[in-house]
Amino acid sequence: MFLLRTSMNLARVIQDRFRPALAGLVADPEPYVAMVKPTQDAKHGDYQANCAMSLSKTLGKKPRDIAQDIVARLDRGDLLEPPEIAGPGFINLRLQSSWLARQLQTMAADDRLGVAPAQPPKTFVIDFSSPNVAKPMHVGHLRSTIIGDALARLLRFLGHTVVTDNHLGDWGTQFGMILFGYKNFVHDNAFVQDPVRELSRLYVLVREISKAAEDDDEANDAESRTTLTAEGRQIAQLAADASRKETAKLHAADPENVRLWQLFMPHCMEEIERSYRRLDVKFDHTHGESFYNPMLRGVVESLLEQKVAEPGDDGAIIIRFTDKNVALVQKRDGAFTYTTSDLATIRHRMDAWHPDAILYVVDFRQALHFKNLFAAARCWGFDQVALEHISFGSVLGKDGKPIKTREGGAVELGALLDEAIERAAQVYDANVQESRDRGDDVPDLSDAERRQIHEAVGVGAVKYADLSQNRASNYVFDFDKMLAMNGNTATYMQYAYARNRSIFRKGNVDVARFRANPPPALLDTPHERALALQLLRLEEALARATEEYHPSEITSYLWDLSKTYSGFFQNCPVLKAETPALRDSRLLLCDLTARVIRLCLDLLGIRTVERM
RNA sequence: GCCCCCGUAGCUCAAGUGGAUAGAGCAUCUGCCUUCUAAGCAGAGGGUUGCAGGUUCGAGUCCUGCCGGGGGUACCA
Repeated sequence: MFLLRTSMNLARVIQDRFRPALAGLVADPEPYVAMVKPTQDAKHGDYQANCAMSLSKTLGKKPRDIAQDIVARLDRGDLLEPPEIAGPGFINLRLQSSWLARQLQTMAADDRLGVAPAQPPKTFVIDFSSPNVAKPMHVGHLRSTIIGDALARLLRFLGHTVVTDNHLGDWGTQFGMILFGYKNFVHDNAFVQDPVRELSRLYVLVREISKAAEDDDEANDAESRTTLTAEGRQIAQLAADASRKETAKLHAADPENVRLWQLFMPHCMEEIERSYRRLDVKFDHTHGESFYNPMLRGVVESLLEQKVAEPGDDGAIIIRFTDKNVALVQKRDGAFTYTTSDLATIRHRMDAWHPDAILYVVDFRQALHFKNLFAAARCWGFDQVALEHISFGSVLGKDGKPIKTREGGAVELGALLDEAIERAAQVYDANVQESRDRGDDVPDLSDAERRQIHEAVGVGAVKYADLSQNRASNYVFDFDKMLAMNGNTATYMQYAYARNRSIFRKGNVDVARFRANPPPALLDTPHERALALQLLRLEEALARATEEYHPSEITSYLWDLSKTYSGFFQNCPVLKAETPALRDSRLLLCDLTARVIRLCLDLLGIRTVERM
């Protein structure tokens, strides 16, 4: 039998009831249907419809009368209690508890927890992480990696086809700097010992020198211009020129530079893969800039042919958006730029995967680049695909400035994760001791299990702290805060999950029964009803997270859920419930809560543990 | 100079397409462990949403100007 899965997006279910009611009043009901939304305050009910006030002007009637009219036309069915009209014309809605109870059973029996697959499914390419291979990954790559991975998991769960593609910086100017540095300043021993660290040192060395020339050029006042001696400026200029030359030679397939590139790459990749393993991040494809190199000449020719690009000053080739807004696609020395390579990437992705959308999870500072890139791509003929810059703010230190080590360098990702896990271990072990002293029933765990908890908690804390932030704003990286372990943190969720699982262990209850053949849910207390409602809002929350690609919608849903669950946990004894039916109902609520927490954390790329 | 983003409680952040008394956590204060893990729960105080106008039944949200912070602005990516 073919069963059409009914949506458990509660807002949408209620909106579907309002649509016919509103259709009798206005030509286009959609904007007004959309005004049905969750209440901010539970005393106003579960949902509210705010359309009556807006309709007042167009219909020339008093809002409260319109509200009255809408309610009269509304087919409540077995879904809603009789609505109340309040204030200027709010329609307050309350779902029938019996309806919630039935939905809960359906949800429990579904391995997707009632979340309907997207219709129609789309194909997304997600471009995230994109480290420069020349140096160890650092804190700057964290947000892109974490946010991109979470979005990939979310979209995939919703039934979309997702292609993750790591656009490695393995071919640009920074590689020219390394080549120049390696050829002139490499410490052979250091390179043998730890190739990536040595390459990183060389990169930083050359960049610092070259940047000095640039900075000095841009300095306006005589005072800062004198920071470099004439000789110093000359050296800086030479280094910058030499690096550019090495880049151009690499691009022109110079045998020696290609050989060095092939020598460096495996080491770099291994280093990067290590970070991804620790973060539980995987990519379907890793097509770095080098992959696109052979295509770049053709891209520029095509751009010229189609009059997207034009010759600029000094033999460069440019795309002109406005008088002052110009992007370079080929430099005067013949080297191509990231705009060229990004355009080649778009063409390749369109050919290979035919996506409906390409998402770029990249730092907000590249907003102008992407605006230009997308405009150029549309002009070049790719006007059917949705190109979106999923931008995010900087990671700041506690002082509010971009995060740095004490020495002023970038914080390396590996060291950062080490510290997170070590701090997590300290906090966890201390708390276990405290609980023991207090007489709590804390499980005895093996060292291996404790190690797993430390990792789950430490890495989870880093990820959750990042994802729970609105991605658009900068965020302050603070170990103490993310590992404080109360409030809206990964640990709170992981702990809520573990405590929940311990109920089933303690009662020797097999969860399978609550999934294969769920018992009826009894929602007579406010705590039980509130928990049921919150559980059923899962699909709505995931939909919201998808709309604007905001993983923080998932964390704020989780936070609401776990607070509601805490209220329930505090007030509703489960194993010692008054009747077997009530015990079953509460076990059902517990199991569903655990499954939802686990699913949501999984969509965020955060592990759960069964005991902690 | 021009363009973009951001200013919300002492601190870090929420607030759905404009909705009801702007919410959380931390910190401060008051209660709660002979009942399923107190990394918890219940409660209190704390706000001219940077400033000044405007739009309307209603503005943290939209518009204008100003102040403050950040970023970008053709040969880095």
